[in-house]
Amino acid sequence: KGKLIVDEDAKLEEELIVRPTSEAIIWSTYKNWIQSYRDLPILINQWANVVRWEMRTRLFLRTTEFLWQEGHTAHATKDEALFESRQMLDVYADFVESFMAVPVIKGVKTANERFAGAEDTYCIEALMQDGKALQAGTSHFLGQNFAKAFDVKFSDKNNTLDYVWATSWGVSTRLIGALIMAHSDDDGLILPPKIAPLQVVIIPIYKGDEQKALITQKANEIIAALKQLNVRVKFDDNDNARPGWKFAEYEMKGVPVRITLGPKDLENNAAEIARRDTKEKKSTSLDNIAGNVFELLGEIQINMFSKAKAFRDEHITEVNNWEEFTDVLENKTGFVSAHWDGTGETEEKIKDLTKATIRCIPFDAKQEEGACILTGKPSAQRVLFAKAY
RNA sequence: CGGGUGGUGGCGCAGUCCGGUAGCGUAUUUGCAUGGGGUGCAAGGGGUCGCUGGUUCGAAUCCAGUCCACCCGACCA
Repeated sequence: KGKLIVDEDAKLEEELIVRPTSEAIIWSTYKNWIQSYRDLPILINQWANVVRWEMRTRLFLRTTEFLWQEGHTAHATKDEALFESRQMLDVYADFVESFMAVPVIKGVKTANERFAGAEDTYCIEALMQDGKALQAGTSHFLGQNFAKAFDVKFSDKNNTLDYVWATSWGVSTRLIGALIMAHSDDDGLILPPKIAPLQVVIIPIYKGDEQKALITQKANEIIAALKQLNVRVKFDDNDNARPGWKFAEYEMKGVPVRITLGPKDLENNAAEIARRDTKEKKSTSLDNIAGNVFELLGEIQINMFSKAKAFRDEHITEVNNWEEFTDVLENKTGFVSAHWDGTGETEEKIKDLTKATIRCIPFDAKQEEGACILTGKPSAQRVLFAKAY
């Protein structure tokens, strides 16, 4: 009595327990915590599993249940909240670009795509190798909307009451999908060194215990030197798998650098170094091999980003009419930079006709007079369209 | 919910149209060789053909029903 009863017909095979949307929890709590300007600013960060009742799921990118990180802040002034929301977008962008080696475009969402309750929704948009866009992170400037909805007021220095200013922002395990889809090739994963759990693998090649002992000794020296440089390294002397099998296995797992060490190498005081990103192999002297590998890891990190950025930049196409627009979407794919009349109706119509949505209005879009590709009405700047996940 | 495709050794598939004692690759087991790119040769083991019923001397195959999975769409701040 007075409790919820599960609808037997709607009962799931695997039951889920759902909570209210985060804002409801956070803001009803903030109401109790915030009285004075001295309580501000306030920031709560949490990692939580959330559920979206998607009719159609997609591994890593759109799953029913996923893990995400979300932050909620409250501020005394509008400027401070605005600054916070832009700062967090930069934090996400920096992480995705510098660590994941995935280039992103920073921008603002259109009203249609904006988070319900936000004044502005900012986003970072990445491009996958199949030409589809992926929203990799988001940050909202919430204005005073949630403060008003949950009645969260504070006294300023003059003892006058006002609603607080808010932001929220988040990224999710979708980033794992972005990492996989931005870099991998037909041989498997390619992980950027900065986030690769294993950065270097050493594969011995030998016949008999005598050779094995010699190679193991040399491998241990290399490992010690690499560890001095904080490189994450593994020596795979598993006798059940052959060298060729190991090569393929670690390539599939995306280990950035492989060092192969065999009798021929020892004779020449050398080792074979193979990099995963380009698949190049070359014989390198054992003198200062750890230092050289350390440098190579840095080079791979930069190369992966450059390669992804070159691909992304080649797939931003400026178009000036409807024919070009649909042609690029169908054949070339990627982002399409086009003029738009600024109305939600036009945006919706374009989506119905092409499945492409406005991914964002880039922060760095230059002001430029033009005509909307669909309606021909005047436009002040180009926006980025794409088919998205 | 609508449209499409499919369910056959662990995994990936052929066989189904045209009924006749279930096959290939891979994995696995054993032995020998091999070991610098997912080893080679030889010999083994492993299958209620999604499920139920029907037709037939005989069904993976034909018929009816049913369950499940995947893809496309609706959905997706």
